[in-house]
Amino acid sequence: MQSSEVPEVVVLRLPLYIRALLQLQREGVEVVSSQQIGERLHMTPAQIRKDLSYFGKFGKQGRGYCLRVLLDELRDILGLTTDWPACLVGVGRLGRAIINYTGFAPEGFTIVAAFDSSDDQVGTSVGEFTVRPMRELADAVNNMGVSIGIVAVPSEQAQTVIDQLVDNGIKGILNYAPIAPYVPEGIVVRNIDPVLSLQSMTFYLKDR
Amino acid sequence: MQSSEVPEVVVLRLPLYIRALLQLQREGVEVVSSQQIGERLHMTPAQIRKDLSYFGKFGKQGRGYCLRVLLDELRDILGLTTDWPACLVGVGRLGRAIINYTGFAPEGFTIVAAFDSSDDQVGTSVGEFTVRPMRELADAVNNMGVSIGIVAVPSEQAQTVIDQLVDNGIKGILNYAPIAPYVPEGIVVRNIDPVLSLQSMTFYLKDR
DNA sequence: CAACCTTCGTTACACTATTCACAAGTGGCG
DNA sequence: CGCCACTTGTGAATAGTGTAACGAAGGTTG
Repeated sequence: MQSSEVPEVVVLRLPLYIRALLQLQREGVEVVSSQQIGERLHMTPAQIRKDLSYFGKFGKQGRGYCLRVLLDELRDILGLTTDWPACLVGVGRLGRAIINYTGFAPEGFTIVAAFDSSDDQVGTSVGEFTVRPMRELADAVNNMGVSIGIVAVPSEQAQTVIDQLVDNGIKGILNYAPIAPYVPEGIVVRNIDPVLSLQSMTFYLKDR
Repeated sequence: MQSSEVPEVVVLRLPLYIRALLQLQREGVEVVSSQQIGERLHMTPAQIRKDLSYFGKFGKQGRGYCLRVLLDELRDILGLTTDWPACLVGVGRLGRAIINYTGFAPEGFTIVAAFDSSDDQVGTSVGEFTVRPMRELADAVNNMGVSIGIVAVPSEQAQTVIDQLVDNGIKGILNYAPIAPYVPEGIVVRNIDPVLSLQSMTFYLKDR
């Protein structure tokens, strides 16, 4: 259960397992084997069992896993039993798209405040939010329980914005800007960058 | 230069190097060391040199790399010297955001057609596009040189849409739907899923 | 032009990750 | 009630990645 002993690759896969289990649950499955999960995700059953073994024993030999139990365990391991309020920084085109994205809320990630560093944007309304100035960040962290910041500003401003987020106590950053941000030890960053994905894809497409 | 001998992790990093080089170029740098690139990306210089060594020798001992040359080489390796027209499938909220996203075109990825499987959407206009029915996919592939498909449909339809793309000759898929799609050998898939990123992030945030 | 500083490309090694293989346990069925 | 088919959890084997270290070479400076 010690984070430091669990390889990060393993942690990155756990959400996939949750996803597969939800799918199977919708199909009425109640007991599930590593084999079945593996089929959904195109992974070997051994890897799934190995990954789970970092956290405990959840299955029954000869039978498999009680889907309900495994799902709950995984959610607990990942800290998904509570909601995670998040704040958005940057309400340009991308930021607006993120606010309107319906995929976050059902998973417990709710955007509760929107900020922007540009004075033009501050005070305007975007969706249900009134855009707030960066200096009010501390309020979101202290009074709204926000520990995740979503960064959707132009790349030139991204590092500055991320510094501000960190200074104000944000612990996790979902970064949509195309940079490799510097953050101090202990801050978790996840980068979303479809262009990088495309650029590595073309390597495999180029000569045919 | 043989794709099969180059580990995929290495290919995934090459776009990062391009990005760092572009940054340095904007700052007027003309000769660059693996050390400098490493600083930008928070990586060890050794890793960068090792990665590059899979493709050839691009540097000068004691000096570093001519930025211009290295950049061109990397673009060539990744097949980024030509444009890559792409088609979008799904013009819901997410699809519309993708059409309006300004990050693709400057990197040579241009959306040239928009499709949707729902009759309600077909024929409507989205941005500069008139939404086309799935059965016209072959036209995009054959007459517009499209080999990349961007999938932005609800998860229930995603596998079907991906099958259709593959059947029509699409070779690379940028998938925004929260599934692990099945594709035949030789088709390249990249998944974009911010929820997965958040779900693995909370593991590290949960107890503090 | 020699001493020195720099940095590449590469090989050897340490570390991580994945797969294999099997003992141990489960439940169903004849 | 014993056999059989199944599936877990895990230690050992294999495969894959990242890092350190070093020889070779470029450039600079006194």
